[in-house]
Amino acid sequence: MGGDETATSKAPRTERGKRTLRKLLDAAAAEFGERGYHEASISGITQRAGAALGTFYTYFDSKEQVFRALVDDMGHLTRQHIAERVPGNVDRLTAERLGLEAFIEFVREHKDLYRIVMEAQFVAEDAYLNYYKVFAAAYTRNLAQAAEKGEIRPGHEEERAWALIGMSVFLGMRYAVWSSDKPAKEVAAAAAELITFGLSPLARGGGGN
Amino acid sequence: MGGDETATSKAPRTERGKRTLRKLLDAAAAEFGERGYHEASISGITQRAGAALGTFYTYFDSKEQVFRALVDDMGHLTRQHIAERVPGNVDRLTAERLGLEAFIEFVREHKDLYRIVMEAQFVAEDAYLNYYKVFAAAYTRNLAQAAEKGEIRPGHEEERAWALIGMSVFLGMRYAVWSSDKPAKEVAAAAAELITFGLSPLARGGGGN
DNA sequence: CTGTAACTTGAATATTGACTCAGGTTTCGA
DNA sequence: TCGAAACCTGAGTCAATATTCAAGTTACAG
Repeated sequence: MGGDETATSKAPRTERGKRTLRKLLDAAAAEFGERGYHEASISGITQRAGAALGTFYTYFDSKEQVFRALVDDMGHLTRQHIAERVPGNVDRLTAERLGLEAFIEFVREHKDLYRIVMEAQFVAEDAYLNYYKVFAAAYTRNLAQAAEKGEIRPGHEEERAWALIGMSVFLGMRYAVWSSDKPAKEVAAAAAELITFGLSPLARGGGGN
Repeated sequence: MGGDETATSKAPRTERGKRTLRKLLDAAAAEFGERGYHEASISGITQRAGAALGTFYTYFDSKEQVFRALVDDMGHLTRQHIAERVPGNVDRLTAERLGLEAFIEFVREHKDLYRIVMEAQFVAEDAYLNYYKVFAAAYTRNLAQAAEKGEIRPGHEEERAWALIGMSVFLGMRYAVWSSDKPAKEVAAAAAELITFGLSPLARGGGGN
């Protein structure tokens, strides 16, 4: 559970090596993102990176291993990006809105990597599971804390966490991966309103009957 | 948009042929469901079906074609199952709860096929897109109608539709595909409560401040 | 019964692409 | 400057498997 690099005896030892590794990682992200895991080829990756085929195996043990590395990377990047955009001291409902907004923007800027995360479900299921379990656990905790403070109604934290993650993921897929037609702010606002008040006509100053 | 079989000159013409086709479809669902598209092999399918390798190509043009056939099939089955469990005359919020409940149950009974739908995103993106677009369109329409009747607050129907689908999908994944620990009813109830009232502590008779 | 269309069979073909390896080239500390 | 460690190269190996096909077998209309 630490933060090791995926342990290999393959870490680069010189500047040149570091540069090459980085080129390969970027190339792999592009190749996997564009063509999907199985269509992607190692030779495609090395061509993009401007390296020879064999060089790949200087830094990675297998095709699957790079893929996993990219999934883990994406987890860190996502959490980091969201954390940066969501101040620690706002209430939960505001945090939800800002978080979703940040998430959609992030996906838009990293479509390739995001596609990789989604495909991980079928290529490296445990990495995928882990990716979302970490999110779900954090989410569940945040909801429970917010409930204690009276910022939200308590109960069903786990189910809510998964439901909210599902919302984010699908809104991300629809409004970031497939099309960026609507501003992230707008989509996030609509979702936040749903999350906050639900669909009930009685909510808010809601009228009669 | 009709209900054609996936047009082939390959439809069976005798009873024996029909039986074989069915065996192959069932075997394909199992093989793809268990091993995923790329790990699955035609010979695996024909072995499960108790048929010779070449027989497969009597009924299908390619591996991808069976896969697509299964995705389409799943769309029909899902909609049908949900429609059966959700009476036409209940209000929207009740329909949401019953629909989600039916969906989770359905996924539990068809894990294989459901996995196939999810994987379609990477194998047959257009089939996948179509699967969800049909859902989203129907959903958007239902929400708009409910809004007109005053059953829910109006606005943002499309975003809401995708958000709600995302909820269902992730709850299905977590509580049906990955584990069936909690009863579908319970999960559906928790989600329905979220959808209806949101997280706001002010909703319902909800207390002060 | 009989002929033929429908169906079945599984060995053979063809392609693809992950991974290896033996032989260079570059880097960098001493 | 020198040499060993690090790094790079890309042709070749090898296994996997989607798809084809020519030779049977079965169903069934007439």
